[in-house]
Amino acid sequence: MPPIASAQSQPVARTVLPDPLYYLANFQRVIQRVYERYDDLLSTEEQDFYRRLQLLSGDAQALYVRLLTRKGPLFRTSKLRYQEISDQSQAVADLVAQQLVIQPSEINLLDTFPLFTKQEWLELLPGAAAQRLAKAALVPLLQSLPEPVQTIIEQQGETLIQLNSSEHFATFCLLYFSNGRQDLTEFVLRDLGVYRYENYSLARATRVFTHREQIDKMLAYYRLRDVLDDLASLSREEILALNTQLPAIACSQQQDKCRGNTLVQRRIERLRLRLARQLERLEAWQDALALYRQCQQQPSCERQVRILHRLAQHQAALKLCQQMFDSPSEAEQTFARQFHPKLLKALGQAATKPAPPALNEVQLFLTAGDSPNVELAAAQSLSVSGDCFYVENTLFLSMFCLVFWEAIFADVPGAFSNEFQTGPHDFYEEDFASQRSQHLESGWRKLEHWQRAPDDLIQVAEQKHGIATPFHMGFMPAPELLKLAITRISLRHWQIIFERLLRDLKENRNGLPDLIYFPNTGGYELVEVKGPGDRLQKNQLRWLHYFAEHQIPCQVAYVQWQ
DNA sequence: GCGTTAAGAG
DNA sequence: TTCACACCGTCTC
DNA sequence: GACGGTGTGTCTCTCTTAACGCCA
Ligand SMILES: [Mn+2]
Ligand SMILES: [Mn+2]
Repeated sequence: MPPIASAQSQPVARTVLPDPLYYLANFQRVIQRVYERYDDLLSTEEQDFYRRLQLLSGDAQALYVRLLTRKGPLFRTSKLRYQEISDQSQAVADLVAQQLVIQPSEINLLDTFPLFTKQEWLELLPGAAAQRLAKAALVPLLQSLPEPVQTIIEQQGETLIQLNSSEHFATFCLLYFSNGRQDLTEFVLRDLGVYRYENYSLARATRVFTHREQIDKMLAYYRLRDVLDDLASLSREEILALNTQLPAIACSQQQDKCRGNTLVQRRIERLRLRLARQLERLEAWQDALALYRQCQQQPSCERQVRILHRLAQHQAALKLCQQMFDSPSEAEQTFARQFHPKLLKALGQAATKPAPPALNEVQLFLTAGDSPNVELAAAQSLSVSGDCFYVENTLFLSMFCLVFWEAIFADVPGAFSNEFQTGPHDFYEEDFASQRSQHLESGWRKLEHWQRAPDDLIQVAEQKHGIATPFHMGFMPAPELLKLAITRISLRHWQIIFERLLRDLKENRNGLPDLIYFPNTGGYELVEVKGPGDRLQKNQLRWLHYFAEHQIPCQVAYVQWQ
């Protein structure tokens, strides 16, 4: 059960923000910016929401923001006490006048129950018997009383208020951040220095959503996503009903290739993919197929092929599988090649499984208990003859960001719309590179330069350390590692790796080997460690095959404990 | 009392 | 809201 | 053994406090 916040406790010493009304300033910034930028796309309710906010006193606005950032929607006014709000009663009255807060007349016991402590509820239940029960077990006892909520409110001398119109603020946040994930805490964490964002240009910032329809679909998406939290408990009929609630894919406006449209479309498709996957679990194959056919994104095709195979519709499966040979996605191509023989065999045709390229595989015998995990144990054993680092994706992704920093944060139209972005909106789009060819060129030259002047790389890494990138929240590899990497890995190898990353940042940003090993004898080697029972994953295989194809030194080390 | 969990806040 | 691993059951050789 | 599917821990900002349930 949610605990009740204490209003009496005094704030403890902590990092201090200069303005005690910092949260109000942040709130106003969001509201104002969205009101200006999305003026013509706001509904009349949202416009009115803005207007009502403007009519509030400072105290009332501040209190409203406090309520927005606390768990509600019901509050005990006695639990709201803020130093910077001088007249709380007046603030509440102002909010009530603008309908931003409601004084509820009739309140459900179940909604009120969490607001009061077990002790407080027990005052309504005479006798020692109830004392021993768990708090939740008091509910049926309280329900048998005439007016439990009214009684406890009077007994505690309490006033309850209910936050209203908070959904409009959620919409404003969606428009400010262009997603439903970030909120006012972004401002605080940035001001505290927890998050640091690159100081990219917002001079040409534009809005992401261009039609009201996109906004409504985004809002519908977030509502439905919450419903899908307990997807596993839904029946086939319920899932199909949810599917019909998904907004139509195509915007009735022309199907622009603008960001807003693609964003909405992909979000909704991801929900449909989840629904289809659940239909598979329920063995509703035809329904699942029907939903998958409406989806462009992965793994739609793969799932369809698998279902058709399971339904013994091998011709249809084969046809779709062969189409996947030409997929722009390497992952889809690989799946198609591997699944193809199975289908041919099912159709009675001769099938030859493509021999996978040979990998450099070795056994590594380690004594158990040295280290908490296999990767570190393997790294430790390799360290006797060189330097070894447990890097996984971090080394190459961080280096990618450092090398192409100017490209990533370049002032490309439509790339940035607010100050809390880890990267441009089109980072994972196909034309990310072509939109920034000049900047990428200078990145390649910078890489060459850093090979001759590693200290320059280390200096830039230090400078960018802590700044959020599309891949992670700002961690850069240690200088020793950077220096070894930039000097031991040849320019050609860097190019080969970065070219693959640039081909498909989303698909190739993972699966890089666990370790990088720099032997004392020179050179380097990438090492994927596999403990007993672990196997190479598909994304790891794709990288390893690519490395093998381009003579990039790598091996798979199978650890056996001794 | 003690450990767990969650709210709240900067 | 990501990524990599651990584990389990089934199919195949 | 290969392979698919699923669960899990890890990310998560960090710190303080209160409520709750369990145990002695
Ligand atoms: Mn790993
Ligand atoms: Mn590994």
